[in-house]
Amino acid sequence: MATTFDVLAEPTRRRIIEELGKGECPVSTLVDRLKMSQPAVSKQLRVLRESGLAVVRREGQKRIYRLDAEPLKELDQWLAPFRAYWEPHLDALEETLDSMED
Amino acid sequence: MATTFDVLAEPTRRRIIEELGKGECPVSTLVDRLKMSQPAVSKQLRVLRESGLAVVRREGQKRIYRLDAEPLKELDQWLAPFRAYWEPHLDALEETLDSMED
DNA sequence: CAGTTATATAACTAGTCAGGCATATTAAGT
DNA sequence: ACTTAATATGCCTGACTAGTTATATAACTG
Repeated sequence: MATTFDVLAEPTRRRIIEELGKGECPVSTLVDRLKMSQPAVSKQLRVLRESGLAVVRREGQKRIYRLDAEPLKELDQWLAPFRAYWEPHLDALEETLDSMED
Repeated sequence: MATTFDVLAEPTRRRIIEELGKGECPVSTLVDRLKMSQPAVSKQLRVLRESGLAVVRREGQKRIYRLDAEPLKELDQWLAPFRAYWEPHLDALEETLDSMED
């Protein structure tokens, strides 16, 4: 099973994620926008599904794909410790935020 | 040239990045910690160098590697729009932050 | 200089994977 | 039932790549 890192390494999959980020849509729309063969798109959609980044639902003969960004959290968390490198002020900021939570 | 996404897709390279995140160190230390062959480590270090995620300096016969997290910014920026999915309150929070900047 | 240490590079191999085409599946329309 | 539309799957091929072994490079040591 592909990790979120693996999934994002593929440019086509990133494109699809970006498109789904704009809103759910059927496969055909993605095929149009990406200007790729339908099987190629369906193949990447499968990867996205299996990695939890996309969910499908049927609607007539169409399959509507929707983004599930939850797995990106993992990536975000991995990234968190390094954020301090380019945003040295972040720590102080986050503390402020935490204290504001309620 | 490998993108930051490509670089992070490789578990070994993530490990190296994490290790370098703790502080700069020579190749031999990485070889020890990762329990991998020296050429394997050197090869990944080359990828990290060429993608801008690591910088080297000589120190005697040793090569000291240091993390340059700057390219991770790119990834962070790509991720930013999706953050709203799992942190719906983030927008409001960021506005608050922006207004506090000074 | 000879030997040793630290690291890089080259050549090879085995595994993976994206996209192409052909085909299967499933649903709608007539 | 037959045809068309929408999507998925299977097979193939070419490209890429991680790690291995062997070798090269470069710097210290005596």
